[in-house]
Amino acid sequence: MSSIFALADCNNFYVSCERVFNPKLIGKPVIVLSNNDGCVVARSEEAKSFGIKMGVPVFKIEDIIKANNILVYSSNYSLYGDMSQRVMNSLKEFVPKIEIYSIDEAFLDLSDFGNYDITKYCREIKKTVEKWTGIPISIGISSTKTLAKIANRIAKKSKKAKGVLDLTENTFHKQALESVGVSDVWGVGRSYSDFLTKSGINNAMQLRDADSNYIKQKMGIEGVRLINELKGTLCYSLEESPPPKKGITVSRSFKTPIKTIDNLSEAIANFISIGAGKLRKEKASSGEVSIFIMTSRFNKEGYYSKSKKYILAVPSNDTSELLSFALKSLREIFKKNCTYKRAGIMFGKIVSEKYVQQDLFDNKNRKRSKKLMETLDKINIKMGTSTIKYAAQGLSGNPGWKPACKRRSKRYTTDWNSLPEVIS
DNA sequence: TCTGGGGTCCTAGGACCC
DNA sequence: TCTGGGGTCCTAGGACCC
Repeated sequence: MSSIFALADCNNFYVSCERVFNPKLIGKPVIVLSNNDGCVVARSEEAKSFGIKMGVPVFKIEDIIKANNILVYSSNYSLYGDMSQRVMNSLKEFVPKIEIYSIDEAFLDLSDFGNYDITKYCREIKKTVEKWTGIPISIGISSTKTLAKIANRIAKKSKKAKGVLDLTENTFHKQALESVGVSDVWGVGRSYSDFLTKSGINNAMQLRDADSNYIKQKMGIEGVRLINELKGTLCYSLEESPPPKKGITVSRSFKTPIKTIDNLSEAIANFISIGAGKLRKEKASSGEVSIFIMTSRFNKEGYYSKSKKYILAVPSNDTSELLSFALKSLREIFKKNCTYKRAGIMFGKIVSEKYVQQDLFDNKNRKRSKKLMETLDKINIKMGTSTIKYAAQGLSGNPGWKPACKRRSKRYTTDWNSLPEVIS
């Protein structure tokens, strides 16, 4: 039996989320910015029509924003995360085998639905998700994930497809693949796109028919898989349960650069606290704590970037313990007279809490530590983040390391104080 | 003035072993 | 003068994704 994959993808997801709670935004040009209000990460169709590109720094398009009354929002990840869950839960009502691929995309395994009218069924899914969540989606269908991505792309753009396109039949492949530029193929980024174009390979069809030995030299095994997937040969199967995380990173750019070790320590302490909380949520411990600090990479003279890794004798998820290693590392790599623009922490060597190897000379009271962390997490979940925190995280109400998000919408779905008001 | 953040996989090359 | 070869493990860096 041949496989059938669908890719369900939310249209302009972050903008669509904002619109659900603020219908006045419908029909208007809207953009959503990255953390720190740095780059554009989502655009409504109206905003796209003004030539605003994905990922462009906002300061470069201030003129376009003003001239066209484009509405600008800081990103509101708790809202988007919650809306994402609603979309995914709705999809699960229709298809049992689903892989949540990103915050706004899911692969659906429709192989068992071969007897259905797939297009009709997907239209039904689309309609229902939109009704239940308010988020518009597009669905592309084909025999491999890579082809389903392409089908989805065309489904979004083509007026005729109206958001759903079934590209399972080979007869339509030539026309479809020729219409997709090689840089828009899943797995082809800037660098490979340059290489392919220089080799005369400009669209997905030409890539499909390219010599795979030649492609392998430059793009490695992934390039060969790509060609096979375009031909309809399965290389990537559905992954229903995500593999456990291999690393956890928490990092931020600073709106106001940091000069002192005290302020940097405060930032690092907060990153450790966030990261350790993520570890405990995964019921995992880390055996390797790294920290890194850097000045701006756009400041050519005097660019300083350094990291330091600390290997733990016994993996841990205890905030205070991880914190002490991180702050020790910071004292070792901190250099005076630098203006730091960005810093972060990484937890590596992640293992399940259950399998933590005991160290014979370990003199820490692990049971007590576990209890303390459980209590801390409980209180912070109930009362709000950072109700209880370590002194090293800083007591000032408005720390300089916090990212600027001046244009954030309310946390409509995850904060009692932000429930939408009904005005009669 | 102002350029996100969190991930994954693959490969090449060095260290080390016998 | 002449300095093996094959295997494994680890790491850094590059490429990609959203």
